[in-house]
Amino acid sequence: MQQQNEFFKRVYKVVRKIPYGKVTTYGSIAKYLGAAKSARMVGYAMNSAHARPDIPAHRVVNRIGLLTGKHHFGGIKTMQQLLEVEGHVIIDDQIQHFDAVFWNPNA
DNA sequence: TCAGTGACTGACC
DNA sequence: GGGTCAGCCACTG
Repeated sequence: MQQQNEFFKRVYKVVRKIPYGKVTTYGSIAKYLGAAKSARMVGYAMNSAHARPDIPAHRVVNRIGLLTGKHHFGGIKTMQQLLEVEGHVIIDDQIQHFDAVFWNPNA
């Protein structure tokens, strides 16, 4: 608990940069931070990040736009609702037109 | 201290 | 073209 490594902080920093209405992936964030093979750690960082209101963790999904971490939002529908408010279409826990709303942190 | 686990991903068969 | 496997690393019991 409360390890708050530099890695975690950098993850938070990137997530906060995600524009409204856009989403990105764990792998992209990991790659941006120079740890492309540590995507799981990005997910773990999100596990701590979801408790922070200033971090839009719901905008981070896996590489195919699947809401794999929705259960960590306190409610299965919470993550989906947050995304729908931003204009996304979620069908079967997957973001539609994912490639159109994908935001690349490396760009 | 050690082994198991996880919001993932890419490579291999 | 799909299923499986290994690597990544912090946290937990």
